Amino acid sequence: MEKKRSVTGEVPTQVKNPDLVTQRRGQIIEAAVPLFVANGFHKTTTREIARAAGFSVGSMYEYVNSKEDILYLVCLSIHDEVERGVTSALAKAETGRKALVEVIREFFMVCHKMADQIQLMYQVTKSLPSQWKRRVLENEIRITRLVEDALRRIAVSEQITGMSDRDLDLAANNITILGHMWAFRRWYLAHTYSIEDYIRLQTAFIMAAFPEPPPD
Amino acid sequence: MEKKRSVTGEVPTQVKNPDLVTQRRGQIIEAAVPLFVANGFHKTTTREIARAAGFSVGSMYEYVNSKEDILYLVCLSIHDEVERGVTSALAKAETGRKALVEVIREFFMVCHKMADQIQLMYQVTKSLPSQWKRRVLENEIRITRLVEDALRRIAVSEQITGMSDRDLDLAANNITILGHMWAFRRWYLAHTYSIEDYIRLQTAFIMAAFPEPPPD
DNA sequence: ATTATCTATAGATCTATAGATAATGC
DNA sequence: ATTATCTATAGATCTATAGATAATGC
Repeated sequence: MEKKRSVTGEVPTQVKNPDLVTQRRGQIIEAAVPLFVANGFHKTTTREIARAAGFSVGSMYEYVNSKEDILYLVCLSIHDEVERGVTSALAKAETGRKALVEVIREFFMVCHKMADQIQLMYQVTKSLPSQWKRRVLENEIRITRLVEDALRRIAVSEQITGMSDRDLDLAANNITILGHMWAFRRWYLAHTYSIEDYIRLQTAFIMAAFPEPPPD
Repeated sequence: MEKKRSVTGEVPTQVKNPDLVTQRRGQIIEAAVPLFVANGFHKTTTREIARAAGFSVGSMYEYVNSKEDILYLVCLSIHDEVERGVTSALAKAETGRKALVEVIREFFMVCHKMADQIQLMYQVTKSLPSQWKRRVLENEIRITRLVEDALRRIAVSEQITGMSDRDLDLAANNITILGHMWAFRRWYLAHTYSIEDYIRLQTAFIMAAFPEPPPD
């Protein structure tokens, strides 16, 4: 069982008991995600979310101040789960080019597992109030940076000298987006590729950009 | 001046005069795009679109049957413009690896010019009625295939033998998505890269996946 | 006569809250 | 007494259309 982290993001609440806030917001998020995925944010009503969460609209509004608050909590929760997936993948510290291949695989598997949620993020970020949009985009950068840090460690240990900081930054963004691409182009790609095919072929594509180290 | 193509996509209308339909729908599209870009599809009202287009709500509904019709027309129009940009780029038929570099540049410049619209597409496709969503996704494939065909011609002429059909398909998708990435990650990338930097670095990244031809 | 346009609004939402009720803990 | 929950609805939309008016062409 995974430990549920509190994903509150400084959203105000009327309720005093913080554990209860965490629990109820967890219910709200779990109820909202499949509804947003199925019907989109705007076509999902607050009544539907409350019902799916198992309490009344009135109660739900004790835990959030607006429908956009719910969206923000959902975005935080998704990023939190992606980030945990990536972090745990990076913890399996192998070394050398093999490590890079492994990072790509693990990240792509996270994207595969969370494809619906990743696709949702692309659709809804726009609808967030501006200060929360900013936070969500910062989280997006932070996740990319996890990948970048992994690349950098590998580049150093492998003495891959051809890559500047910018090259590494861009490569991290590319790996991230090619993972996301599986999420939002599944409807097409899945006709031709299994996720295993996809990982294999994309790994080859990406690795070509990392020059082999000079022979000793 | 560009010739305006009729982008009607089989949307029914009450109005008999087809030229008038083309013209008025053009006005609707031009009015709707900036509103959707600024405020999103759902927060834009039909009144706002009608006002910006220069006629009444009642009149507008003679040319479309629903707000979703407007969204569909907007999507068709955006794809049409992207497709024309790509087609005209491919018409400058150079040969060899230089041609591939040129295709990438031209495609990325189209993405740069249409960044707002491309980002919009990612947000709204979900909100289309299902039969029109299908059409829009087919257009998306068709554009990717234009890039793929260019890759294939170049691969053949350059005797790049290491690339299978699938490799070419995937490479075309990758080029497409890396162009789109500029559109939806500008807010971050533009801090570090100008569009020229971006094109140069991404071109290097992509070209690495295309092995040099064997020496004669 | 036919076609295109307009005004005014029916009808159908949906979010968020006010005020009442139940549960909890001192 | 305090905290959490519920029911019922105020208030504010917004889409789409009905029916009236203006413009066009025979």
